[in-house]
Amino acid sequence: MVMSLRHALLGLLREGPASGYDLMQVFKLSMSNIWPATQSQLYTELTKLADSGLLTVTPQGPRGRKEYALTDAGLAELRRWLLETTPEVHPRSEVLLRVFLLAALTPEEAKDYLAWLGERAVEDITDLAALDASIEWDDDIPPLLYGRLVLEFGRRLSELTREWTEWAAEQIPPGHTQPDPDATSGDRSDPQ
Amino acid sequence: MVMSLRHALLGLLREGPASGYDLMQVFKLSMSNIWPATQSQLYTELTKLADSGLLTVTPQGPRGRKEYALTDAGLAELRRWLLETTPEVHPRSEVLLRVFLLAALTPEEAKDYLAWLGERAVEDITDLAALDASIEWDDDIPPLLYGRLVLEFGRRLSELTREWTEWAAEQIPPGHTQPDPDATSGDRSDPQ
DNA sequence: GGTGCCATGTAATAAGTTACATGATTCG
DNA sequence: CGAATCATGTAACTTATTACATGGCACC
Repeated sequence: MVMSLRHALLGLLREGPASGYDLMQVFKLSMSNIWPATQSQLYTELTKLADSGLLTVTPQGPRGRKEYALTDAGLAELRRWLLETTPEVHPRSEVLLRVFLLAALTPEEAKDYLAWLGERAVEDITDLAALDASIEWDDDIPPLLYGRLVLEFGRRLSELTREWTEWAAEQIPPGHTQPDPDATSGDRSDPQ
Repeated sequence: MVMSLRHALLGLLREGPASGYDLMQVFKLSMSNIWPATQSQLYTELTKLADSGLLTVTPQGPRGRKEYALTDAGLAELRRWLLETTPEVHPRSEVLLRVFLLAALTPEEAKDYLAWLGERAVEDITDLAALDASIEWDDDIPPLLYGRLVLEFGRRLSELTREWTEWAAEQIPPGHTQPDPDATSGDRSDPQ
């Protein structure tokens, strides 16, 4: 089953009514790493959700603001999704796909990629620690408890990644079959 | 940058010409966990790739079979993608999204979910060990070397997941705020 | 001759991204 | 009055999934 954005929104609205804008902030701050969503997608989905009776709309706040609130049907759908459907356990990993295809590069270029990945993991560890420190955890508030569990997973995953990149780089011998040299070269400074 | 299927195909064809059917087997066997693709998507993409000159087609084998081969332009594009574009480091994780939303369930139901996840991780560990044993690793053949690195990442990730689910389940106190009981209940036996 | 695998394709739909487009309110 | 932020929406395009549709060849 796909279409999890719908259920993410239902879940967030369990904590109280909110506007599309409010929800977008939550997506930017706390969900961006596990379930990114664009503003466009979010507003579209909220409209659909309201149309199908899983949310109600409280129209016309200050500047066109609309507040959405969870209905009983919405909560039931959230629970149904959590209890009766199976998540996709192996998400696509572009990072690992690239490792798989690293044979198209020279060993040095491949090691550069792994080193870059390791650096990203270190940054993630720092970022997560900062996020951790910025939150007043209170396990008696269920959403916070589960948020803490997710964050800890992220921390462990980043540690794993850092360690793995170091190990992996050591596995690459210093000069395997040259990959049909082609002048394309560059540093990974996000040129999209 | 998205559209990695294109580059996955270019990468696989670096090892020699193959048909859509051949490539599909590879996707089923060795790529399904990191970059699943449907047969439909694959054939469509191969056609586009050939149209844009990144592959050549050798038409009409035995039963309508077409063999695709990498061109210089195709290899250059693969290298450009690997060297000059940045991968998406944080893929969507439906599994973690659900943990985030577990507050909508009872503590017992939440623990069930974590237990189920842990079991899946154990299965993954077994499956990966079997896959590992079934392959004749030879680090002198670059694609195999990198395949081994990816597999080891998977192994470590599954271990991490198993340990984390155990830890996480312990963090859940035995009776937090009841989640507006609604008769929906069920076991996660994949009812889609 | 029939089962199973080899082999390719298209159509409809869903989900996600990028870009565009607009306007209100608050605060300095 | 201008900048920042609040606030919502639509259109075009890309990517991925599901389902349908078809036929050849090999082997028993």
